[in-house]
Amino acid sequence: MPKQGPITRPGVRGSRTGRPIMALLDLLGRRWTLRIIWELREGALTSRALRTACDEASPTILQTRLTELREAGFVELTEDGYGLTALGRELFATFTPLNRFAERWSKQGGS
Amino acid sequence: MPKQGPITRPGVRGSRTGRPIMALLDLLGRRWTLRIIWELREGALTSRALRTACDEASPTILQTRLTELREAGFVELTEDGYGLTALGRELFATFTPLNRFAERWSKQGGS
DNA sequence: TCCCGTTGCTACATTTAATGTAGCGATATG
DNA sequence: CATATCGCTACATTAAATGTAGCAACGGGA
Repeated sequence: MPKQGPITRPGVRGSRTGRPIMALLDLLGRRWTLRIIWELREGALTSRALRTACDEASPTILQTRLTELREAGFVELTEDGYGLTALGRELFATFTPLNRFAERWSKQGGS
Repeated sequence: MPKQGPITRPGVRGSRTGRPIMALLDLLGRRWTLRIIWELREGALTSRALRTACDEASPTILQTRLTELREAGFVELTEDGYGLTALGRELFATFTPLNRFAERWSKQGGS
């Protein structure tokens, strides 16, 4: 369904430069991707639990994103449901400064 | 145009919990947002230069994202064009580990 | 003044992505 | 065999993004 193939391959939007960060920003910039990684931070969730956690996002798009994230190696389907791989946990770890930044940001009135 | 109001306010998708990180993930998860911040990292760009840097993304959506980013306090319009604010540069700084991660990720073949 | 070129920005028709609802086949439990 | 859940998909509707064109405003030259 995505017109673009697997991540890190040619054709991924924004990655024509060959810079991996572009492919990553492209993947993370798709709707619900960041949220999914965030919601899986504390452990695996079933597809339906994940849907609940993600504010009842449509199963269609969640499935699409989960497939992309699995292809990218960030998420895996275990017997406990969907969970972050070791790589996915590394990725999540890079969000930590983002989280602290968000706290500061909200307190100084971004808008 | 965005049916949701300014960021950090009620109604922003994914931020009903009141956690700032949700509002931030929502904003950053919109198409081209991450890319724009990335492209402005080395200095201000005119709207058209930014468009070129962003792979000729449509001016409509760039304008929408720039407005959102200005409302969020990450981007400002100076006489040199669009540039990151001090806050925007702080946000970009949190991407640094992401960049290093992207390099590792691409070398181990995510897909 | 007139002509260019550039700026930021907008209109609008088309295409693509996401939503919402329903339900499939498979597996497990009673 | 009836229920209930799992991961996942179909499909019609709605929302978002694209692509192309062009606006008004400003700033030089000639």
